Amino acid sequence: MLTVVKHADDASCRSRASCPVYANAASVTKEAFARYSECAMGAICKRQDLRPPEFAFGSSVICATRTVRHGATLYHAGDTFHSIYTVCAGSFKTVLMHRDGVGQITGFHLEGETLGLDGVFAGQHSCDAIALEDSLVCIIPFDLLELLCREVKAMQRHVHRMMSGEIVRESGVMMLLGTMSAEQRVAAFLINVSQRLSARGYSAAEFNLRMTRNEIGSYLGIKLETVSRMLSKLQKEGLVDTRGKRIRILDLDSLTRL
Amino acid sequence: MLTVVKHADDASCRSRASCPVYANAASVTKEAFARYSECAMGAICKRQDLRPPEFAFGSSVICATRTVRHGATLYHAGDTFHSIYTVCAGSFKTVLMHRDGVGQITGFHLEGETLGLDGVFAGQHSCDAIALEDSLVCIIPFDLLELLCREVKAMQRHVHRMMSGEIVRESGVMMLLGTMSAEQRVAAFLINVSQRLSARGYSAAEFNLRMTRNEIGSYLGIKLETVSRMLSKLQKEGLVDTRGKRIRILDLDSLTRL
DNA sequence: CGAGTCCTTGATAAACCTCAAGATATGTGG
DNA sequence: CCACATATCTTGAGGTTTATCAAGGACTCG
Repeated sequence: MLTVVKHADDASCRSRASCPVYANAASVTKEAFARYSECAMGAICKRQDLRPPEFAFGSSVICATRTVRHGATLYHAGDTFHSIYTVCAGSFKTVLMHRDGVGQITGFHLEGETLGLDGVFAGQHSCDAIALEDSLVCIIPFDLLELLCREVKAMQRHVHRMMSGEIVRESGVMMLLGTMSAEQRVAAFLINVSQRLSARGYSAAEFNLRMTRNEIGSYLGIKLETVSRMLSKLQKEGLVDTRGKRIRILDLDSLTRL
Repeated sequence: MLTVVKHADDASCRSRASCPVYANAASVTKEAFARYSECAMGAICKRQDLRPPEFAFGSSVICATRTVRHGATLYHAGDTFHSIYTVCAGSFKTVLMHRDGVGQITGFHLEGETLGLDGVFAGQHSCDAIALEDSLVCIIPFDLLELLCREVKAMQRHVHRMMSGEIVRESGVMMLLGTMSAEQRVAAFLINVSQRLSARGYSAAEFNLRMTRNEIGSYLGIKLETVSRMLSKLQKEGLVDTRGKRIRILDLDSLTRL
């Protein structure tokens, strides 16, 4: 019936070594390659049930990638919306600017997670996406994704669940911001990061935060000094061990019960 | 090609008077009928470009309605997800419960607005939806909507924009909760309600709030006493005129500049 | 190793919450 | 329709949490 992509070729999405963009990303490790298998959108490339013969996608379309250096923006608020992105390696923050320049970090996006769905609504992005470290993203043209969703029911479900998941995630943050004390916010943040990292195969108990105290505070609706104080408090109580950006969770149960 | 609904019949979605559910809703006025034309999902029924002959939907499927009495729940957290809803008349709050019973209102849903999209992610609703007054909703089975989205590109866009819009809306609330003072929150809330009501043809300057101070406070992340104090403050400053739940906006510019 | 950024900690101030009491609004049964 | 019961709203006084301001220490990266 319909052919989704005209210039289908033999290049699998996995053969990323041939991607010139990737070759230039000195700071992106080979491990990132392996972990790409966990990418939220990896399903497009690799799930056999989503890739019958008539949907042989060219890597040049679906699997285009882009490197973003630490501090550089993936997209700005106001940029015309074309694509969503999944983080293959590295991490991002999304920042919503108020007038007068006071901004709020609305989310952190770790490996395998998606960003950019805010742009669907108005046809332009509503926030800035900035890399917290040298990063690599997979570029997914949204037109193409929509086309695919019309053809493949499982893909439609995937995309709908992804969007709904973002809605649920944000509801959780609203709860955090609306009802929790500073100590609870910091604890919840650490637990959340821990869970997301462990879902990607990293240690749940020990990890490096890529964001500053200031950025954590912006996300949690508190000041950086308060973040620092609460981390010290949690340390004194023996629930975590912090050494700058290095975090070790010592007592997850107590942390959760806060 | 595909027929979306088997039992298509001649009954238009507009002929709701024949709907037995509606007939029982004594508290729903005839004006609500007229305003249904503005319903977010009215597009399914009425837009001609979305309703070529092969998509003649039976009102029994798409246009099923349900009345919900003041204080009753449309759905509970944990309920299996089947449908999303648009508010034909009345209004709702969505409440996300924390452990220990402390909840947070994550949104108010006025006439013409949609709720329930949170359920797509996990296949069950993540929050309670409770009517703020006797209300009428249009029930949209999500399976059917997805089917329709696979057939009609414009409908797919509509649904995607709706979901993305919810993401953007929640980002805005996160900003409010994360960066604004109590006075700014109350002002922003009034402006927001005003805009949404005026988009439905109601007065932007004068309206009745259907929610209590407590509910407003829960949504804004402050206590009911603080809401009351800030309303009094705005009144003293001559920006609004409040008389219980009756609100009159006197100086929108100053309110916005806060 | 030196400049800049980031982090920690303390003292003080401001914003908001808690508790309390009275006022107003809303609903209900007689 | 009134009187009562209940829920909601307003306002005040005092307490708690977090922000602000400030200074010194630690980390990072050329």
